[in-house]
Amino acid sequence: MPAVHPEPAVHPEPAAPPEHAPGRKAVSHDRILRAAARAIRAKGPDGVGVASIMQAAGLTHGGFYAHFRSKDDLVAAAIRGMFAEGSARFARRVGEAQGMPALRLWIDSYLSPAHRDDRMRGCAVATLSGDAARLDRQARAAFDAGIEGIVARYMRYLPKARRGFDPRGFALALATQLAGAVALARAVSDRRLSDAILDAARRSLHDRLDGLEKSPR
Amino acid sequence: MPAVHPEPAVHPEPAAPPEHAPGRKAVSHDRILRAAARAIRAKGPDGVGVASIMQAAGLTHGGFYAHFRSKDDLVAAAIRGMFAEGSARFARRVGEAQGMPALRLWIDSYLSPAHRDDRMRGCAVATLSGDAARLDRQARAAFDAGIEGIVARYMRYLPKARRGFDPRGFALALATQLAGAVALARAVSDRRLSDAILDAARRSLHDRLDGLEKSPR
DNA sequence: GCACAAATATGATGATCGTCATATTTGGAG
DNA sequence: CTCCAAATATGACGATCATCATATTTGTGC
Repeated sequence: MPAVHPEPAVHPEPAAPPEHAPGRKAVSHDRILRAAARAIRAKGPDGVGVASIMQAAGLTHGGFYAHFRSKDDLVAAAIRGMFAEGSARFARRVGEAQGMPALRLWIDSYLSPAHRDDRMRGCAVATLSGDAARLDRQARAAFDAGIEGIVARYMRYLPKARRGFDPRGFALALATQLAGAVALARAVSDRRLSDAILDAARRSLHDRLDGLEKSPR
Repeated sequence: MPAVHPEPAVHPEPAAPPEHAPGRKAVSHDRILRAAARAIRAKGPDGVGVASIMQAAGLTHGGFYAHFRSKDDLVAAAIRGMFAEGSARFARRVGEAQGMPALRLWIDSYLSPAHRDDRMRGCAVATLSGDAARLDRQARAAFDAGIEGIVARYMRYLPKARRGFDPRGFALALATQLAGAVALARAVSDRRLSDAILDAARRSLHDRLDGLEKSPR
């Protein structure tokens, strides 16, 4: 019976190094990043402090600067993480669907009350576009890259370019309509108005896809 | 020579009461409100302090609470003021135009680089939707009222409701597309990308108005 | 001119902010 | 079992935050 190691240590977690072990830093780094991504979306970059993020990550505030050079650094890294999450979420939501039906699935998911009500895990564009304009170069560059990624993703599900149809422009308009609707649906306090905003954007986008399918003109 | 009063005191300013006169408080109130509206749009509600707002208004920090009960109160009042400004700006921009041509004028103005680059005086929806979701009841109620005003305004320039056309839904989708595009155009740092976002939204909206004019379906 | 009250200024409260220097804990090598 | 270095904790820094109590300025009625 050569079962020397009682548990393969692969089942629940990827074998996190113990408390002060040399490899543990990467784990802590990741925990900080994830805590920051949640807190920043919930309270805004200016609304959350380094100390509270560290506490949410299960650490104390002092060790922060062993992981990040500054809070601005953390914010930029967290934004990059949010866009990566968004990419994964898109893939999960559309699954095997192809072409515009895939976009329709995504639109309905994005403009759902569930997405509106879950600011901590939602799309970075809807949640942080307003703040990003006031952040530093680094964070805005993360936004640039994130937007380009989203646009490239949408374009893979759109018809090819032809006379009178610009896939990149369509993808950009789609992204801004989605994010704008969710942002505004969160800004208002009247539930009926908020639902109406989501509904209006959803219908508008489906109409535009209808038009594309009928005659890409 | 009965010219007793050397200057009618009507020319430059509406006769502001002097420094500590009984009527001066209203003038100061207004100055604080205007300074706040600018600073809040520039730096965000969390990025600006009471002291700096008071300094921008030409006062010192201590007297603030003779004018507002709290900073949250000021923010809500400033938001109401921004929406009022926006209403006036709309009227100025569209002038005598009627119907959808008026909306086209507004769309081009809203999605101009000039509006994108002037955060301090631009539309509250594009600038503060993200922050509003994290503000208190009062401020969000101001957003509700502001949005309803905008929607009502847009609806006056849209065709009447008929089968397959919902003016309110169209107005809501228009508002979210406009605000989302400007917010995102401000968030990115690449100028070309930012311009492309504005252009894409502009073309998309004009296309939708084209569709409405051709057959309101 | 004098006194009163309106309006604003001065100054301080405790809390929280980002940042850093230093101490402590702790796993692993010898 | 000891020692080292990696990782994190403790504690403090000056600055700024919203808020308030109190003092001072200043126009106006008498």
